[in-house]
Amino acid sequence: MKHTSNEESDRAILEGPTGSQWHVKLCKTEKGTFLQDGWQDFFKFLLIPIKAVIIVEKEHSGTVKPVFIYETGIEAVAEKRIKREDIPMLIPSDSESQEKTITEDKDAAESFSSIHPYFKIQMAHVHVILSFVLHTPREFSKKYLPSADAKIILRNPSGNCFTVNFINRKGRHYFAGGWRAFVREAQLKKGDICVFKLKAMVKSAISSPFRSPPHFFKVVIPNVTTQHLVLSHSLSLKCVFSFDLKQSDLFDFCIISSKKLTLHVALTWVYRTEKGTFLQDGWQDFVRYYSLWNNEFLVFRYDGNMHFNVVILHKSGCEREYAFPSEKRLVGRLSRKRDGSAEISTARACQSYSGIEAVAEKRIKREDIPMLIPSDSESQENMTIEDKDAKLKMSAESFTSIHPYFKTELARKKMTQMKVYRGFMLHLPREFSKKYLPSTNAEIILRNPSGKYFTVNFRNNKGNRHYFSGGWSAFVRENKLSKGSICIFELVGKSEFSVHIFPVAHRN
DNA sequence: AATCGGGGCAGCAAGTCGAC
DNA sequence: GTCGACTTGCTGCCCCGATT
Repeated sequence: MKHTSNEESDRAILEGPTGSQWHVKLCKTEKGTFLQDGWQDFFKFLLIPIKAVIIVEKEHSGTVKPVFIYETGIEAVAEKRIKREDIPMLIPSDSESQEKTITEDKDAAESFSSIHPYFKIQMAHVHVILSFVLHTPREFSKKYLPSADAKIILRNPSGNCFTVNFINRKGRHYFAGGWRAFVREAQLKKGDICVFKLKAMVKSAISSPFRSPPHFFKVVIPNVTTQHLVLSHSLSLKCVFSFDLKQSDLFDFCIISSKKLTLHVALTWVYRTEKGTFLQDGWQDFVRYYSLWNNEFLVFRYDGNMHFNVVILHKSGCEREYAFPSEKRLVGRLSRKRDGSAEISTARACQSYSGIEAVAEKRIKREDIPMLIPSDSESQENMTIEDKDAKLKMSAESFTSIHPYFKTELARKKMTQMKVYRGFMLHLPREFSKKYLPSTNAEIILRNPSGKYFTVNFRNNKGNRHYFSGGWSAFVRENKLSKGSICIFELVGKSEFSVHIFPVAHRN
C-alpha cells in the first residue's frame, strides 16, 4: 500500500459490500504495507474468488475500504455479489428471501400487518387460471421492487422457493414466468388472499436496489479496448443500464469523466447492436487524451444518468497520478435524466482546454440534440434549452390552419411519459371529437410529418370519453413522441389527421 | 360546493412469440 | 401443435383539479 504514512494507526477497518466492518492489522515492512490479521476472515466471509481483483480505496478517516471486488470476468462476480447481498430483493439468500404468506382466513388476511413492506392481493381468475400474470401494486413496486426486469424469489409457507420473473416495463409491474408454477404448487384458487411480505431487506436497499453505485472494470487491450468499449453483457450491468439505455433513443450518448480530472468531459456515443452495447465515438478521444497504456485498469463507476466516472489504475495496481493545472470549469456539461430527457448547461468561462473538451463542446454545439431542436439558424446554438423550448412552444402556438385542429402537449397536465407509452391511448378534447369525429368507434388515419400513415382506433365511449387507442402506441414509438412533445392534429379528411409534431427539448 | 373533464391505475381478455 | 411466458388493447373506476 503506497499511500500509508508512519503516523497512521496500525489498524484498519474494511467495509464489505453490505456495510459490515472487519478490523484488520496493517503491517508495515520494508517490502510494503500489508493487511494481515482479520484479512483472512474478510476474505472467507465474502467468498472472494481466486483471481478476483480488489480495488482498495483509502478514506480520509484512515480506514481502508475495499469498495470494488471483481473477478477477471467481472460480470460473474458482480452478479454473485448482487445475488447474495446487494440486491436482496431480487435474488435474496435463503434466509432473507421474500416470503409469501397464504391464508385462507379472510379476517386474518385483512388484519395482517408486518413491520416489513407487504401487499395483499385477492386471487382473481386472471391470476390463477387465465393469464397467470400477477400485477403488483404500483406504489409497492415503485418503492420496493427493482426498477427493471428482474428475478424475484417467492417462498411459500412450506419453505419452497420459486423464481418468478418480475417485469417492470412501460409502467406495468407484474410477476410472469414462474408465477404459474407457484400457483400450481400452492394450489391457489380464485378468491384466495395472498400477502406478499418482503423480508429482511438491507436498509439501503429500500430506497435503492443498489447499495452503492455499480462498478466494473476494463483492462486496456490494444486495438480492442482502444477502439470501442463493450459496456454490458452481464445480467447485473444490464439491470443497471437497461433503463437508461432503453430510454436513450433520443440521447445516445453518455459522459465519461475521470475521477482525478472531473473537469474533463468526454461525450461518448452509445451504440446498441446485437452483440452488445458499445461506447464508440468519443471513446477514442478519451483513450488518447489519457494516453492509456496496455494492461492498465479502468475502473468505471456508474453514477446514473449515463454518467460514468473512471479511475485509471497503473499496471502496478495503484491509481495514476496527474500533474494538471488547477481546476477549470466545464466547457459543457450535460446530464441525462431518468425520463430520457437531458439538459445542457453551457458555461463559457473558458475556452477549449483539451482535445476532449473541444470534442465535447463541438458535439454539443454541432448536434445539439438535433431531433429535438430544429437548428435552422446559427443563433440557435447559443440558445438555452429554455429559449429553445419557448421558441418551440411559440411555433406550436402560432400554428393555424383552415382545417379543424386541436393541440395537445403530452404531459402538459398530469400526463406523464407513462401515459404516452403505457396507456397507449390519447384522450381527445370532448368538444372537438363531438363536433368533428364519428359518434361511434372508428378507424382514424394519422399522417406524420414525413408522410407516413398510421391507423389508430378511435373510441367513443358512451359519448363520454373519446380517445385514440389501438395503433396509437405504434405512432408514439415511430415518431419518438415523449413527455412534453406538442402535437397538433389537423383534420384534413373525414377520418384523416395530419399530425404536426413539435418535439420538446428535454430537461428534467 | 357541485359538476365536469381528464389523468392514473388496475383488471380483464385476447393475442403473439418462442421453446419443446 | 401445445404450452408457457409475455404483451397489449380495452374497460371501469377512482381521484384530482379546474370551472361554474
